Amino acid sequence: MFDECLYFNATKFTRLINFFWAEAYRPIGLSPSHAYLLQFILNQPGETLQNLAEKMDLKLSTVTRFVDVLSAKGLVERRKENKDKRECSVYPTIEGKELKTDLDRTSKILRKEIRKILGDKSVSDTVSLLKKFSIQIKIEKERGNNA
Amino acid sequence: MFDECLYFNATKFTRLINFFWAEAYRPIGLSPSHAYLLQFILNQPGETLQNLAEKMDLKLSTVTRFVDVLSAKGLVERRKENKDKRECSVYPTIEGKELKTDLDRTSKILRKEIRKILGDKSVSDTVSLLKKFSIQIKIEKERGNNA
DNA sequence: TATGCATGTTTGTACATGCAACTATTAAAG
DNA sequence: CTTTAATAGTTGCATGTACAAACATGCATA
Repeated sequence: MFDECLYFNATKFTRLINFFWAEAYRPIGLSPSHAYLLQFILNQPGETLQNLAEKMDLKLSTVTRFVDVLSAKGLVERRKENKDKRECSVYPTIEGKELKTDLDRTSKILRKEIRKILGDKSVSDTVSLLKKFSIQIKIEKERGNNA
Repeated sequence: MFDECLYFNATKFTRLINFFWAEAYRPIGLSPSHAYLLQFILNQPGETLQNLAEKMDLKLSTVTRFVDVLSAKGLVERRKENKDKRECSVYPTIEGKELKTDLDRTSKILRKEIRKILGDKSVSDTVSLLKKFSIQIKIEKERGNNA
């Protein structure tokens, strides 16, 4: 009934793929979203929450919660090291850094596996379409806000 | 950094599109998921929760909550009308039926609008890829369960 | 320098969704 | 016919994510 519906099919697919990703990250003890954020922080230590939110395309409040979680697990820490004392930069701890190899390996395996299951070209095509869509929708959203 | 990642781009896109859909359904007073379920029930009254879950690709527990919400708003009702007294069938109430026109109109507008923004062919292509993916992932999931 | 505006972060609250444990009922096997 | 296993649904708890309001700090201007 909603066979042709982009919304229906996108949400459904996202739920399914999330299941896969969650399974892969379970041994590390992180949910996919948390794992991604940690991986980002490992690669670019010292970003402010604001920047993390932008780069990961999440809301600031969401990033706050995620950093809370990672921080509670002792994997990252906030530092108020800038002149502007409102900002805080986020750094991985030693424990966090120890997960880097596992995280990298897991994401590489997932990438390879999903492409094996779904087909290399299909995945690439879908990714570029989704990226294009995201940009276009954001533009449209801006337009809506200014109208 | 996660530029080529299917998971990252799919979740991001889903968040964005959800925003759009939510806005469109707000005047009706329903979230997109609830609206979709109601629309389904309007088109196929009398399905059991189990069937609703299958057809909408949601978990039974999720459908239970959604029906709770719709039912609290007086839009649908559960009936224990089958010989198997565990089952209940879900029917729209008169108030629910009154929303049909609005729901149909909104979904038609959304479909048209999103295709105007993103391009007709891109949307169709993406939908068929996503559908194919969902099927393949479900097969893979089955295989995982039996292993 | 005091006052008000802008900006970075946190927090309260809400919704979508799932899993696992529970209840109620039916079906199957002894 | 009783015990056991399967099935339909519900519910407690958890996670992901957002919005809006609160809070804290810095900046600009009177």
